[in-house]
Amino acid sequence: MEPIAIQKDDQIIDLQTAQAKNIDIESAKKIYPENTPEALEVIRHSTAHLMAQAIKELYPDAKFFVGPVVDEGFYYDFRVGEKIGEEDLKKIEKKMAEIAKRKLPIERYEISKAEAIEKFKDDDLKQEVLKSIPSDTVSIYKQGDFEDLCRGPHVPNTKYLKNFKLTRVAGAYLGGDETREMLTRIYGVAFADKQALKEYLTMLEEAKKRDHRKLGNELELFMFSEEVGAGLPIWLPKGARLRSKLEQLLFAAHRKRGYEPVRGPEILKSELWKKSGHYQNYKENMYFTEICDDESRKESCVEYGIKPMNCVGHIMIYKSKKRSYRELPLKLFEYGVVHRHEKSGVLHGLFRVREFTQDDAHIFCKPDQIKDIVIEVLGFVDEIMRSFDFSYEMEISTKPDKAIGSDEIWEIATNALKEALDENGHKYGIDEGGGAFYGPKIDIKITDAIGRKWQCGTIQVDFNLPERFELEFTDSDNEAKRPVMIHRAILGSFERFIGILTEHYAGEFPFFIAPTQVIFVPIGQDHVAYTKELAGKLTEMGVDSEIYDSKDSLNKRIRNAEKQKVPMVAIIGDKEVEARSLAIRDRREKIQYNLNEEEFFTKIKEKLSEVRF
RNA sequence: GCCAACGUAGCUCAGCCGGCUAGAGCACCUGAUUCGUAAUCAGGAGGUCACGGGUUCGAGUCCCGUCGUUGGCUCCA
Repeated sequence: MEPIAIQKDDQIIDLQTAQAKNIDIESAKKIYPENTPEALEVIRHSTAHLMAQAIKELYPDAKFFVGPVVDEGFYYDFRVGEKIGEEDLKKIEKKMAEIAKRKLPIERYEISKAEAIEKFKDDDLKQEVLKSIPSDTVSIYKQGDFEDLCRGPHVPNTKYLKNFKLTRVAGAYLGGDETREMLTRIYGVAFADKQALKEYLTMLEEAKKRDHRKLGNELELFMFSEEVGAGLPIWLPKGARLRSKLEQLLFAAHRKRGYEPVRGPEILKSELWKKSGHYQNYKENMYFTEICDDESRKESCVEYGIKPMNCVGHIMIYKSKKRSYRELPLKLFEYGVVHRHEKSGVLHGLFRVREFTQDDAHIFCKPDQIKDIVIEVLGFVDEIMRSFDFSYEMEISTKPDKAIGSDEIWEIATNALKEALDENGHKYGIDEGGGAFYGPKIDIKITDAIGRKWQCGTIQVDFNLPERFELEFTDSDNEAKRPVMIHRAILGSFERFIGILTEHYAGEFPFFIAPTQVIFVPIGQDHVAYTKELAGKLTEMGVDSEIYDSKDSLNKRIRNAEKQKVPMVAIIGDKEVEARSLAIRDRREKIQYNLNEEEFFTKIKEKLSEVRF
């Protein structure tokens, strides 16, 4: 096998560059066309160029912007006169395969930036790319009569580019800037061999099967309605059962940790949103309504904002009486229903909606308590994530452009978060400028079944709102002092979290939250009475069960029960009624066994106690 | 919001290049069957083809607008 590139000091250098710069290939670490991260980077980058070449041959007027490698594949942004749809991908793929077969050598040469500006003077997109390059010389890669401005690295010949697939067409703003023109973007994947490509495509198919929108429909968990409006989920009985179990477990977990349940109103006067800063900073995402005492008098009208966050209500609760340092930290929590006017294009099943319920809490504390509180919350998060077998990572977000509060205040808050993470030995990333407008935050990102990352939990330090609302407590020295506020959510929202849970478990929820935990299938009518007796006992234990006693055949009913992906199906016939026992099909353990009544209820209790947050 | 695609029965989907009364499977209803571990048989009912407008002798099919959905971009729990 011939190498396609070499690696030196963690840098991938292609053979063309190595030759030009007289780097000794023999003594270097070689990269072969295999499915290693380094080789895939080279292959994918070159496949992006191959795609650009194919597009250029099919659409001669096409102009190209950038074509980088991303997770799993690559994309290229370009502009053409005509519309490109999914249909056209096949055509482009075919052309790519044809070009690859020409076995074109991929050559590299360097020119000065000034020469490049002259060379591409008729190409405004290339000028755009050149603007962002700081160095004086640029490299050009050439294959056949196609050439492109590129840093590399690339494979030496198009013959290495055989195992690719174009996956989707999309629009993308030039440079990611919403105010600029929208280019066409085509995404593709590429691998070193056929097998890896096939495995990847199979994985995508598998992922589709566990899509929470599909499963939500099949398992009757939730629905959306065009008549109701986009992004407004409707919870069906089974989804509501699941959600309610989650709510109850989490409620107890909060009480155990000293949180006080509270409840704020859904709409608050706009004046208050002006005081909090939401009116100035978050208005485009808020819904408003006007309430008039007397329709004929405009001055009797008051504008109200539907809450997009719960903090203001909790602040009012804090302010309801004079607070002592002895009360701090004061932890208020609420399953807060919030409304946010998200742009129509971003809505996505339960993952992104316009009305959702946060497991929200605000902790009012003294500045010197921040670190301990954050450490405690991190522990809470970890227990919940482990209960659901989730992996997650954390990221600190710092001051954004649009923010209230001084740099100094931001620095104090940001450092407190970092210290808490450091002290607990947590690894974390940093998202510069990614904070909320009122303070820095730690985001907890769950990795879902398909490897996508979702922001769920969040811990945000806030020095600003206490300032704006003039919050105080009387300290031990009898001085009035300002508390710090910590916003935090662990699931983030029930909607998103349940969407992620559904995909994570592919609809096979663990017993303690499954919408239906047991389905009874009586073989004949004579066995129904006994199943009703058992189901009644389960209801008393807080366990949801259903009895499949329709006129359908036994096989049909067992099939339907299994399709519901419930943890346990219990078949009841003459033998079971007589012995007061159950024949269990355990979907989670994938076995069948018989239990007597006592053993059954013991098993149920065991399964229920598998989780405690 | 922007780019692209899509919207036919409760669900999954056929319906050609515009041409007779818009089809299937599942689900639902009725009848027969009463069954030991993943689909019993027969019959029936269900659609203003998302909504509104236009082109045409004629529109599910072509065009425009609106709503919604999907994949991205920007944004975000």
